[in-house]
Amino acid sequence: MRLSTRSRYGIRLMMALAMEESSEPVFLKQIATSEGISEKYLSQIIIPLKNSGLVITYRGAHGGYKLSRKPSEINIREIVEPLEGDLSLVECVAVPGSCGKSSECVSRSLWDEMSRMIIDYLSGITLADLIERCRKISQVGDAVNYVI
Amino acid sequence: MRLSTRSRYGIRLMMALAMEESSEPVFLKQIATSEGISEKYLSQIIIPLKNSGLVITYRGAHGGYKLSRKPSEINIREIVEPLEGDLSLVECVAVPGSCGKSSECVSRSLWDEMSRMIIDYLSGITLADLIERCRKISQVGDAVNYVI
DNA sequence: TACAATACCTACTAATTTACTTGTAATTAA
DNA sequence: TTAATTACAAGTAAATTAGTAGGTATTGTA
Repeated sequence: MRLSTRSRYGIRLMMALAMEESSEPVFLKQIATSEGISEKYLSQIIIPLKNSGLVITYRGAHGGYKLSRKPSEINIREIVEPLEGDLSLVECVAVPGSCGKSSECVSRSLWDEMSRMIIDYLSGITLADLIERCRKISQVGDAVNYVI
Repeated sequence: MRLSTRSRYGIRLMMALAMEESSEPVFLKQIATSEGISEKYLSQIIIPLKNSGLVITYRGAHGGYKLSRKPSEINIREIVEPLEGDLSLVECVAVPGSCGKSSECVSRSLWDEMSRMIIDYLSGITLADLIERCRKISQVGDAVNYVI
């Protein structure tokens, strides 16, 4: 029940975009380098994020990516869900028909509650919250750069 | 981020043991048949549960399995953890050394909180709670047998 | 003691998923 | 026109999942 690297890299990617000061779009290459992640892999990961409307892309030379909204208006669920796929812990939570007994199933009620809890938790945290955490850590740790 | 069938079957297995009325041990074959799960597969699943001390086994003819404690004293985390392995969402939550930056990592704080939330949730629900849910569902649905 | 029923152990396997890599096409600023 | 960038499509090695298969050990009963 581990989170995929796609989701984790996706969050780091979005954090990197969120922490960009200038209004210019950011090259993926730049993020890939600073985060130490394969650019090609990142370019696959950013597609669902673009399709969900979280990032705006600029093609061609001097192209790049920008967030479509303010970090305070993007929550973590919005990032994780398109990357991870459906967030329910068991298929029958999302697709009741996938198991004949789902309407009367006790275990299902458990996974349903738990999936909901996870989704609510992720929905309640925004990119801005994460950046705020970064700031705090940086102050304490005396670090120059944020650590994502 | 789906739960494995091992965990799900494991819970159904433990529920079946918990709902056994007689004090005699239950054959795996019986549970396998009533739950529609391969007996061989169940026999693999029950081993970690035995090793964690949740079930007592009786070998030989008329052998079988019994819960080692009352259903009210067995929580779901205890069942899921040995079957699923470490429940943290990201390796670095359980093994900080697995990533150099873990002490200052913002994402990690997220996964740490979330893993804790999941574990706390599972710890708070016992087999007896699940049986109670079964009873309620059975009353409403007019069903003769519990549905796990 | 022999037998049948049970749990226990080890190994194998097909299918799926994961975490990428590789290659090429399309787009655009300079 | 060129170089830099995103976009798209395909392949792939390793790991994981969800089992199956087959034999061994133990024990109550006839």
